[in-house]
Amino acid sequence: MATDQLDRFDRDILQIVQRNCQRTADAIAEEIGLSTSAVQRRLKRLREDGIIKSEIAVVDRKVTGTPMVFIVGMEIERDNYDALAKFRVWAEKQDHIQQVYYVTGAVDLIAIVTAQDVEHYDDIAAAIMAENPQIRRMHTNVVLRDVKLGLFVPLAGENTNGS
Amino acid sequence: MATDQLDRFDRDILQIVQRNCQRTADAIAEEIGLSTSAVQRRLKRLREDGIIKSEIAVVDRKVTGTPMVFIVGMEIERDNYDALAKFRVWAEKQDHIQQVYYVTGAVDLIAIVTAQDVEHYDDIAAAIMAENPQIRRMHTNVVLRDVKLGLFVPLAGENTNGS
DNA sequence: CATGAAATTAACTTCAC
DNA sequence: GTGAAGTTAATTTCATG
Repeated sequence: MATDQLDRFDRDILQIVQRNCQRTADAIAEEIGLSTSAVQRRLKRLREDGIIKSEIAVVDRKVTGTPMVFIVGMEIERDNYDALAKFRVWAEKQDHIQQVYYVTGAVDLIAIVTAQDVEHYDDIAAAIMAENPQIRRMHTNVVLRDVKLGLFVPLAGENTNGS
Repeated sequence: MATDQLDRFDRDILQIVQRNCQRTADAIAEEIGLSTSAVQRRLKRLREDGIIKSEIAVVDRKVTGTPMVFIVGMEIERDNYDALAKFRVWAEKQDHIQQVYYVTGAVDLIAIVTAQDVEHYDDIAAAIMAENPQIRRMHTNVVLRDVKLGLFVPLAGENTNGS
């Protein structure tokens, strides 16, 4: 509720915590010209309203034993009406499936998948096919390098570029 | 610097903060069976060593005025040796470019781009081409729905599936 | 109805063991 | 690594515009 009445301060706060959600309310308050308690109240509301969906640590893949990433295009059976819903429920539980987008174009789904090595990816791909018969074909790109990583969303009307 | 000697406790901590980095050290300590101060010391080291690269708020795109997402495949001039480095530097400053991966396959780069609407995306795509002559062609998929979003990385050897 | 100062509560940091 | 003491930050309360 009250989701689309973000004022200048809310937008400023979102810009800051999208880059670093460990900034203290005190530091944010000083930066945007508001009191500490006002910032805390707004942060609480932004969380409760789901505008801030989650606050997460971004971990360096290189040290996790799961260094590889694959970007996978998938074609699904269009006549299977709830294929997408089924896949969503299943994918949500698979920690190796990091992101999934339903798209227009040559493929229907694009997934970002992490794996320990190519053999491990082969196992994951086989599991995806086995668990989701509505998926007809998969087309895999191997990620050689992360050029940019993040989930930052600009706020329309703000100067969003990094300080 | 001690990047690949993560013990069981470090891995447990990373699993938790990847899902919620606002959990208190106290709560984490109780969950994994360690003292509060030990958890805080480990968290500090994980941050300093860059194993935790950042801690970020994930914001709901629907309320930001930038609701659309596009997944863009790009072909680059292979004989332009530092095309990738140039693009990286440029893309890092563009808030609408959320993620970029250098990949094998039919395209060389895959980017995830946010935009206010299709006209706005057209402007962004034109800017990408204009600013990066090393990009020869772009192939765009429009995201109709986020099926799964995140940057979670499983830790090999852990039972990583959500509690 | 939102703000900001003061007071309370809780978290984090430091240190001796 | 642990637990207590000291420090800092987050939260709640409340008077104010």
